[in-house]
Amino acid sequence: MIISNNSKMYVQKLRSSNLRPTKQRLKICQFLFDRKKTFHFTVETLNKKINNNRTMKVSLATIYNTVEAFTSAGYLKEILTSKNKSYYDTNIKSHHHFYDEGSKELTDIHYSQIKLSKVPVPPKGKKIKNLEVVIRIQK
Amino acid sequence: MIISNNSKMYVQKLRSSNLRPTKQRLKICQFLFDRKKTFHFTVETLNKKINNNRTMKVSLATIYNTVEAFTSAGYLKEILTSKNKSYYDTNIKSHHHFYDEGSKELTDIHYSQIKLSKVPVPPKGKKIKNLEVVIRIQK
DNA sequence: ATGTAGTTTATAATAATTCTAAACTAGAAA
DNA sequence: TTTCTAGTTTAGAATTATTATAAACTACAT
Ligand SMILES: [Mn+2]
Ligand SMILES: [Mn+2]
Ligand SMILES: [Zn+2]
Ligand SMILES: [Zn+2]
Repeated sequence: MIISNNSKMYVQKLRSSNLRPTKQRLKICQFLFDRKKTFHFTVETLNKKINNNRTMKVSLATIYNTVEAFTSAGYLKEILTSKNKSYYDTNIKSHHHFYDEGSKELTDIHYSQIKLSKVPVPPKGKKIKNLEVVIRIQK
Repeated sequence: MIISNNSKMYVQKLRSSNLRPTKQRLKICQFLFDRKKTFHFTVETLNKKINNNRTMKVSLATIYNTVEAFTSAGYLKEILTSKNKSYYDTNIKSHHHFYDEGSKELTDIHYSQIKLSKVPVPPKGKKIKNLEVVIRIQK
């Protein structure tokens, strides 16, 4: 397997999560993380982007497996928006979102842009896992 | 069709939304709204409850159709929680929720129990459709 | 170099939901 | 009251997203 220069960091990263640096995972890493800005995607869009060229094909099953593995490893975050499809975010910092019901697209809201000045105590024995707000917008 | 006394209000209600008061819709109305407390449900749980007795059977397709019609008419509210299943709420007032990832159950949080002291302006041409918070909890 | 656990893959299975089209019915109009 | 029709119900098929299966492949420890 050929490992290009900028792949070395992904090899490290994957190994540190007990994930073998396969060529499929490295390709997906490069697509997801070799960029200046974070972004949101679905498995469907990721699959298209990864497989639009005629080079190495990655199966849909592997796209699902990899997204799941990267989410578990903390490289990605899942954003719950619609009932029908999972959205993922390469921005793993805690932050909020606008979800446009027309275009079905997510936009980041910086964590500091929403201030929750009063938050209820969770039921006994339960703790808050996530307190990120999704604001639904439309025309 | 036999219309019991307390069904008359549902007949009115349905007619006012241009929905014919069929026996299926009235049965579902009674199940959903003839009670002191509001509650949360999925199509799956509603279907079981409506069809557990040996009286009139309502098809699953009609359960789906009716839940959709009632949501459009404003009798029910859809709560987005998990990626796999839709949740509905007979409490149509604006309020927030805890969503327990273990038991997969929703609990109401009164609107006043969360204070959003800072909220971002939506993108140009878009308006906020819904600003209800779902707080994910777990053990 | 070899062995093996981890990974990829095509494909099948599942689960929730939506679609289809035929049979049925509420209620307006005759 | 009967007739007519648009609205509704229904069983079953189709669709969509996702997960499971199991055989082939491969990274990498020994
Ligand atoms: Mn679905
Ligand atoms: Mn699904
Ligand atoms: Zn984001
Ligand atoms: Zn509620």
